[in-house]
Amino acid sequence: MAPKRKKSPSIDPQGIFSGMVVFLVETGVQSRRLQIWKQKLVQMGATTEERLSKKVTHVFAINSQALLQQLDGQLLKRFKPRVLLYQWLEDSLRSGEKVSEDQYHLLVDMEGENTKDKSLVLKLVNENTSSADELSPHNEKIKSDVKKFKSDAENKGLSEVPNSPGSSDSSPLSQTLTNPIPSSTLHSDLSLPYSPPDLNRSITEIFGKLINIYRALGDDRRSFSYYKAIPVVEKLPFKIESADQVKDLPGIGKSMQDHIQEIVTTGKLSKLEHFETDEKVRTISLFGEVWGIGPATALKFYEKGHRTLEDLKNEDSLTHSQKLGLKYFDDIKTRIPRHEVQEMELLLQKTGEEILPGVDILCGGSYRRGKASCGDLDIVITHPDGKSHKGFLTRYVKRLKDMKFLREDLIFSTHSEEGTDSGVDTYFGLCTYPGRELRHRIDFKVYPRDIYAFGLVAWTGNDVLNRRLRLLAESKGYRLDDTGLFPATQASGGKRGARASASLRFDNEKEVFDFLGFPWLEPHERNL
DNA sequence: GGACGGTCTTC
DNA sequence: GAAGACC
DNA sequence: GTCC
Repeated sequence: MAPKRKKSPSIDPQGIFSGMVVFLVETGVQSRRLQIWKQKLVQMGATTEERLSKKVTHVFAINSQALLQQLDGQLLKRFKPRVLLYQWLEDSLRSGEKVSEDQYHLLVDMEGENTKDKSLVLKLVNENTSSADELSPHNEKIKSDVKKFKSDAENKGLSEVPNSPGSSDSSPLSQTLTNPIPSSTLHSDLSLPYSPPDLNRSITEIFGKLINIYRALGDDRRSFSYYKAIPVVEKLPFKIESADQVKDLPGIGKSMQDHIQEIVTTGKLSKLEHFETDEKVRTISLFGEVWGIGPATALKFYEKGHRTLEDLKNEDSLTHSQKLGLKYFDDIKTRIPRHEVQEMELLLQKTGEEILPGVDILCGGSYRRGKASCGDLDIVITHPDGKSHKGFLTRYVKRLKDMKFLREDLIFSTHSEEGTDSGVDTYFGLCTYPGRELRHRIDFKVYPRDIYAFGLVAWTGNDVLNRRLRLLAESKGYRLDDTGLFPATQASGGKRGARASASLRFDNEKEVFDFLGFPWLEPHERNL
């Protein structure tokens, strides 16, 4: 079934900038900033003009020098727009309403000097990095879920020193799916971390715990509701002091308001405290960490009287996969340093090339998102010609087993081999870093290019931004999955092989950012 | 009060 | 075909 | 849990 897309971008015609027609002087402004401003203006009701005309009500510039460099003074005189410093925008955005323009008028005496101190302005601009707001509070229905909101180790192991996943702009997929750049591009350019305000962490932290708990209990729906609420709360530019301030936000209903109210007044959430001290909840959560054991089975074991992982080992109803999950429980939990993932990716690419020249093999997931360490390997495979991926996975897996890279299987299914069928081949298993016995989880997915239009692979290396990015994608009816792929559509609908809409295909990350209206960040700009 | 994913394994 | 689990 |  073709994807239902469309839906206007999240624009609020009644937003605070409603009615403004804006011309932005680009001189002296980082293009990223500019994008953010432009986007915010549009989202909050303004329209932007590419050239100065009589329609224009406001002109923004960083200083008068820049202004005159780009605009003819005569035109300004003729059209008489209000000429303001960008700082007005920033301050308005921060306060959530239009601030008085008084302080921000950019006086232009035709000679070009100006009262404001340029360096000061720049400094102010640098300071405020309240980032793009993607969503206005109403609008858009969420059309599809983001599954896999695993808040696994990625969230716990906060020690993120993300590297910059690299990506070149103009490359077709085959090149986009190349290796992340080594860590050298970092700290190239100064300060100005693109750091969104994060003023409500007390709330999002608690919600994060609830996500895990509800998921362990098998209540994925509820869990997902909290998952969705986090980026909404997270992007607020102010510290919440009362539930009133969130009552109209998307994804925040009655219960969430109550929770927020309790958190901001007492600093904690009794509901969470109860969960955390409940033996049953704790035990089920623990059992659920074993690969292959989910909420239902965990509960069953709990009711049978099992309380520890040792107890579980004596359980005779375990499946093969569950036994493996138990046996390698500690191994699997061990995180893999980034550089090792990189080496393994290289090895996998090399091996793949030997079997099928031209094949695209890439490590996605948290590695691609620039994490300093990864919980597992998430390997994405495709082939540029759209056909020769068929049958590849079987040979590939065999080869990797021969060389003792792959050790144990968890799931292995192939759909691409049977002629007309163009499903997704999947392999889940355990692998080892060469010369070591420690098991790591590894997934392979082979995507026929026509079914999955590929999106970005790197995300941003910054969790807060990533959540927003995903939320944004979702608000437009798309799904951005954990591996970093953008499935164009579901390959389902009765018969696999139904052709996906080709309307959604991105050849590089920038296209995806643009498509979503997310400000483009160079790789080195993505880290906090 | 129903929807909120797609796919594979196991029963 | 339903339940359970995983991404 | 939220949205419709």
